Amino acid sequence: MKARSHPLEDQHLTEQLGATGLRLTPQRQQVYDVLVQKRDHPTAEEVFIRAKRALPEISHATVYNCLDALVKSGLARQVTVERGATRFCPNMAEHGHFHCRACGTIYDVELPPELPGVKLPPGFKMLRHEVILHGLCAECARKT
Amino acid sequence: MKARSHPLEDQHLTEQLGATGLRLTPQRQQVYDVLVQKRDHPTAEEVFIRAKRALPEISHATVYNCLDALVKSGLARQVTVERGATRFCPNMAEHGHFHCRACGTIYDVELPPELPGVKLPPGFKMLRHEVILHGLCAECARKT
DNA sequence: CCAAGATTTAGAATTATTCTAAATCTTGAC
DNA sequence: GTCAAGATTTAGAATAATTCTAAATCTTGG
Repeated sequence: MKARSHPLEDQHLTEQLGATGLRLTPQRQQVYDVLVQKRDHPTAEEVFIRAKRALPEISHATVYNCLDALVKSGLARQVTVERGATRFCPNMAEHGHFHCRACGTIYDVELPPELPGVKLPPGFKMLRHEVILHGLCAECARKT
Repeated sequence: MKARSHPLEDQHLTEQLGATGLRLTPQRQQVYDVLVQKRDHPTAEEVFIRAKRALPEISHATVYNCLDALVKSGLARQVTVERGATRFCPNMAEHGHFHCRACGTIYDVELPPELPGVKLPPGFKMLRHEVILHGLCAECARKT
């Protein structure tokens, strides 16, 4: 596994992290790369395993720290579709997640541009929203 | 804490559980009561503590089993707004959850009747959906 | 009453995450 | 460049959340 180098992406990472008061480190870069290279919503543990291929010294705690740093900086999202390990997603565009209850796979799904008028109690400030769909993917639906 | 008795509710529980091949037991009834008595989206641990007031012998594993039984039978919903313990909600009406990132409180919020046209890949079957809003509740927004 | 199966229980085991303290790296002041 | 301050990483311990296990208990139909 070769270390990668994408100047434009690095600049983006540096900027986003910097805006949160954080630096771009090899570990954070690698963790981000892992997310981007295979967008299958891995758990922290899976990110750890994949990141180790390029950075064998990386530790568990660092992966958690890096993932938190990426989330805080708006470079990745946490996805919690069910009980169990949190998953991570580098797709920051507006989208929802479809969770197949049979095989467990999580798919990004397109959402209509606006979450239609949700009535919040007065004074409440919404910062972001998350839409999770549960069901069966095509393959698992066929098997039923 | 007195054991409660609501014949109509019991019938509902018996029917819903029965349809899933499960029985209504004192433990399941009590766990359900805990959810209904204080609809603050407690964790399994909190349910355990509250259920113990009426059933001091109840065990951890039983609370998890009961909660799973209720969820499977359509009597309660799991709510996972963030990393950490799953929460439970006996409100089966269509609604979303607002999570205050400052105080952690989860509020039920009204949703428009229809989740507007989500485009799923062909063959995918949606069974349910979950909308989670993150932000600041009125009180925490004021303090900022 | 009895056997089969469902349910509960205590506690062990596992999984997921966070914490801790020491080592290493990076940066800005000089 | 050198140095101190602060940020980051590390291994491993600790904690939190959940699941598993095997034995005991309950429930039901025959």
